[in-house]
Amino acid sequence: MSDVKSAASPSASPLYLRDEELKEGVELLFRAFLEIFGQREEMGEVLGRAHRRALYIIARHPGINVAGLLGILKITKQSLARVLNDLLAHGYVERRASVRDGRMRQLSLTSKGAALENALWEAQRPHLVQAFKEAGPDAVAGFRRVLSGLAERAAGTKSPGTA
Amino acid sequence: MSDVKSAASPSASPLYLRDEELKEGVELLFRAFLEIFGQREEMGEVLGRAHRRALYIIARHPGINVAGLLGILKITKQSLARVLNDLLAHGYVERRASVRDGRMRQLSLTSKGAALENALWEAQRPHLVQAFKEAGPDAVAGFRRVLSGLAERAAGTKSPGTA
DNA sequence: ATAATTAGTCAGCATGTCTGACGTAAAATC
DNA sequence: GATTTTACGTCAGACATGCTGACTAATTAT
Repeated sequence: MSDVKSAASPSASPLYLRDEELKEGVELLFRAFLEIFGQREEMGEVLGRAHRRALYIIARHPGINVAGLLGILKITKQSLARVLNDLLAHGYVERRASVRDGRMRQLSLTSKGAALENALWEAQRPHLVQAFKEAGPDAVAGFRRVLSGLAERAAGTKSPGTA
Repeated sequence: MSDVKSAASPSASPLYLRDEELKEGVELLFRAFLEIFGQREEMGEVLGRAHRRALYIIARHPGINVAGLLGILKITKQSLARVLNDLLAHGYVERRASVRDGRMRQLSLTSKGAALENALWEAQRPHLVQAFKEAGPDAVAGFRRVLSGLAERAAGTKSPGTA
């Protein structure tokens, strides 16, 4: 792991791996995140970011069960419960027992939920498209490569709650 | 998820701009963010993410005043106050009146604060370096281009209540 | 002297996260 | 059939982080 040492030494660290560049990358990641996820109540409803995120995941994985959802969201069961109950109460999400395994609850969007998800996505997409288009396909490919590397913390250094 | 309008048309949307790709990008951004910023108390102290972020900014902008810090962090004065007072109480940050303008408070890290900031960075850097190095300089350049585009949401695309 | 700027503070609220402890139902195992 | 494990639900309490509004205090600008 010590291929790169102090990041201040030019020989071991190409320009793009200097501390300054790395820190700028971190800053950029933070600010981009805020822009994309920091949106307050575009939903016109009482639903917040956590709800939106759950909605998203369910939309992309219809029939997902709670454990699967938890695995993706990486939050606790209790945290999810509140969010999920809100979504159920508002009629955005449907929950029914699996036929294969009666313990499992399969989650899917109602048509109302799908409409909401779509509306939210439509509101968000132009910004994404613009940024992606301006950067170009190659930049987007790089974006994905780097983020993938960052997201997959190799040795599972920690998951939420590991502290 | 049935009828999505524009992003499905091939002519107007190259592959990398399809909904699926865009949504994957969003997911990736979220997960990368969690890996980088979701760390709970690696600080061994009572300081959380907000503290860490302020520490970072002050480290990168020694002598910054409160207004400047607020401008970068984009939080309210009251939110910052809590964080800043914690950092001051723990002796990580120094605050002194400006000579030019006695109303301003210039913030900087104490040696203790600098040591902490450095330790935190050292702990984080290997992960960054690995991801960046594996992706390569071109990918990193793309990463930065895209994130910059995402971060700079041109102007008020949304004010609170953009339903 | 008065107004504007910069900072600090109090009080209260919303959201989202966490831990711990139980409860319930179904499946798997013995 | 009884026991254990799995998958989920829920109550209770806590912490961190953001927000608004309404002030005070010090300093500078007009």
